Amino acid sequence: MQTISAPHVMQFPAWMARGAARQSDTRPASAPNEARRSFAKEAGIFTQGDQAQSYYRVMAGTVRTYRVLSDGRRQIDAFHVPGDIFGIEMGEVRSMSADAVEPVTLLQYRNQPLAELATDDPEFAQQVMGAMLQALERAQAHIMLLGRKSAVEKLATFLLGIADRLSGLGCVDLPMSRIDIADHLGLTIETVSRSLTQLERARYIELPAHRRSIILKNISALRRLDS
Amino acid sequence: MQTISAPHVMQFPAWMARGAARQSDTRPASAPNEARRSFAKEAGIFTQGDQAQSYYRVMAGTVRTYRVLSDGRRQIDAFHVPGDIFGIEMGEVRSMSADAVEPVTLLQYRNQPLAELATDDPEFAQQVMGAMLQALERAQAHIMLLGRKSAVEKLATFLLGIADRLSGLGCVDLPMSRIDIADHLGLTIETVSRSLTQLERARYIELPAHRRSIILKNISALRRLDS
DNA sequence: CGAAAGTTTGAGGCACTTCAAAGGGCGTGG
DNA sequence: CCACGCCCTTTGAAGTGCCTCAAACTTTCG
Repeated sequence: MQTISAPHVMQFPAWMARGAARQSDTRPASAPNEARRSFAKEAGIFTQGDQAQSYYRVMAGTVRTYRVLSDGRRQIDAFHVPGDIFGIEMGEVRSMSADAVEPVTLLQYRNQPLAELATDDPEFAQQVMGAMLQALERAQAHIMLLGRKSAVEKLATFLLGIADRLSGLGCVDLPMSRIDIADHLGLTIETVSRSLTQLERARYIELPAHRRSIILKNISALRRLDS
Repeated sequence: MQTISAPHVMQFPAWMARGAARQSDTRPASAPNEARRSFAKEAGIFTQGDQAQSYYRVMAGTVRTYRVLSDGRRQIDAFHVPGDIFGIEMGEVRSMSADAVEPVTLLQYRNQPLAELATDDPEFAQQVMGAMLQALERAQAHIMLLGRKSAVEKLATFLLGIADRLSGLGCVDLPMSRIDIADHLGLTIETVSRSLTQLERARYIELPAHRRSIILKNISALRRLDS
């Protein structure tokens, strides 16, 4: 049984606090707090360990965010497509890296105290909150995938999800390589390839020649694998 | 290459919207929006599919939140200990279940529009934001664990994390069973047990008789496994 | 057209699972 | 206080899904 002692003080991001000290706070308060930025394919957007001073909304392209262990093992926690917000951090330092899977256009937002944001632009504040909750929900679904699903089930779930977000079910043009998929699903590229072949042989999907687009032939069967 | 079409409209939780319709909104606006609730060991707090009308802060005890696949496979996404906030949902329906690992005391908060909360009690609004970000950060770390770590590494990471949160490093009194640990780490109970034995034989930990407390003997070695 | 990179396929190995049984703790009742 | 039974945990043995290593194939791009 837990002691009934005072609950730990809840941490919260320093930059959210009203009046938190920030460098380069010389911009006029009225200036739009956003900047358009573009990145080439495979370009880094930020890196584990960087100072976290802003977050982003994807306008075009696909971004991957990931962590790397000391020995090089990589885990991609999410792909971000147009409309998604990513890069909000708890601490002052990046816990993740991000880079462009394909050419990307982003809107960059400087971190800003929540109270200020809620006052200045309540609708946008809502969207930011919503983005955080959506990221959390997706992370939780991904935890289920990684912890308890087989390789084929992982692929089925992934294909349904990415198709839905990128193009609507039916056909996807995958922006990412097999390596990226493997590092997202906790598999090796060989297992990704074999599982796709397996889904193709079962007539659940079709793999056209250039290997980057995938046609979902039997969506209800894929959903069944998705449980 | 992505089309540069208008980004998807960002979803956000309906209950956050100012003026969102809510049932039973007859309570006076000034009433404290919190209620103390207690649950017995193994009691359910909410279930996948329920209406999500509130969230909780743990005062005492330990809570697990989890998803279950149609065939019964379970994945515990997190354990929540005193000070933690859990149960904030994106949609109107619970995507997770929660129950008490041991006797639990909670504070229950009704969902409330963000703008209202930010005005009424900005400090608490910060804490809620912080709780969401902390949950996200932990989920991301857990994704790395599930996707890329070996069984022994998973145990090392888990023990360091839970000890730190429950009692400070050195010694933990685990509130949860091996089954819970297995379903959290994406393993079977047998593998959990074998990995603990392995850590014990390496003199990294010690397992006293009653099997529920664990002494961390070699924290730096455990951290090395944690990468 | 040729080189390079990405993907698929094959063979063998290993980490973790599955199935099975034995070994404690703990509470109850004698 | 000890004996009994239940449940949780540990240990063992065999199986398997995914990984590793290796090579062939395909697509892309200079």
